[in-house]
Amino acid sequence: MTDKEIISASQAICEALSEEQDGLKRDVLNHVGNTWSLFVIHSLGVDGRMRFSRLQERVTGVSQKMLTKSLRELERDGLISRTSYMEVPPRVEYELTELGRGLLVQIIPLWTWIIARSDTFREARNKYDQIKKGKTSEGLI
Amino acid sequence: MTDKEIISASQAICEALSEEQDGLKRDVLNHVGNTWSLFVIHSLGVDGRMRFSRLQERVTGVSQKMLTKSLRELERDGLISRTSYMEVPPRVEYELTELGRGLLVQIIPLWTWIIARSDTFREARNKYDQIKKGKTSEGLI
DNA sequence: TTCCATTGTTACCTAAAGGTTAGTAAACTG
DNA sequence: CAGTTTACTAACCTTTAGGTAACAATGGAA
Repeated sequence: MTDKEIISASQAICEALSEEQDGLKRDVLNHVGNTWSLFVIHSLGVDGRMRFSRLQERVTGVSQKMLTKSLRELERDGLISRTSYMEVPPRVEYELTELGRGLLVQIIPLWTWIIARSDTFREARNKYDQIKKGKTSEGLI
Repeated sequence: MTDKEIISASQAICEALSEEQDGLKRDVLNHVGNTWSLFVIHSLGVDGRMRFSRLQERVTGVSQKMLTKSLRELERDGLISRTSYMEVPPRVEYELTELGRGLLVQIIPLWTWIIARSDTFREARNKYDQIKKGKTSEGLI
């Protein structure tokens, strides 16, 4: 299957989407693009079930508020599960669901593809930035 | 290769990333999660090279400002190319690069995976929302 | 009794995203 | 000469994202 065939097949699929499906797709893709969500999914995938405070240590730089928010969103979309134990002090454990593990497995090829091309990306950026820089300094003369 | 093996392999890769590579990866993933960028990549993939105004018609709902911004970012990362013809009125054409086409081809399996599971996602959401609703109305009594 | 540990929530504030509108350049048309 | 067309850029404003910090709940430990 060539690239062209893959792309035109995807077009057919996307055109047939209901508005609700399209929104759903966008939201899930949003998790993929969001640093915190992605970090949470990856951490839970690598280290398995974890409690809140441990996750906060692991996901460097996340605030309590944003971690809570990310966890709620991921839970709502069925990507992680939350288990609360009726203890004092409270203990809550988070874990990837089957669906969440599936998503992670889907994302990883994309990651590795990007990482494998990081030189290409870097070069493109350098080139672009240099041309832009040249233009602005010309503009000042 | 099992899911576990895939995940632990990805962990090894991600741990070895330099800070710059990690930032690059995050930026590219950001394009994947961004509605406008994604729309642009998809449109250019499906319909080929296009000029600005045509793209704006195609990407429903995008403002001129955001379309410009998205195009600049994608160009900077080497995913699309910009060709400006010295005519009046101006004509500028955008096209996916090889790299951009490659990214699109990588994203499509992720899309189809999500779309194929939209029922699962919907159910998860309904369940979550119902439980939450129950809790808040309890709280009001 | 007072403090601690843990997982939150809420209020408040700043920074960033993004929309709307107006302006620009420059040749062609009437 | 005024109007049109295209691809922007700049200014202004509103909405959202996200950070910080304070507070809540509670049984056990000191």
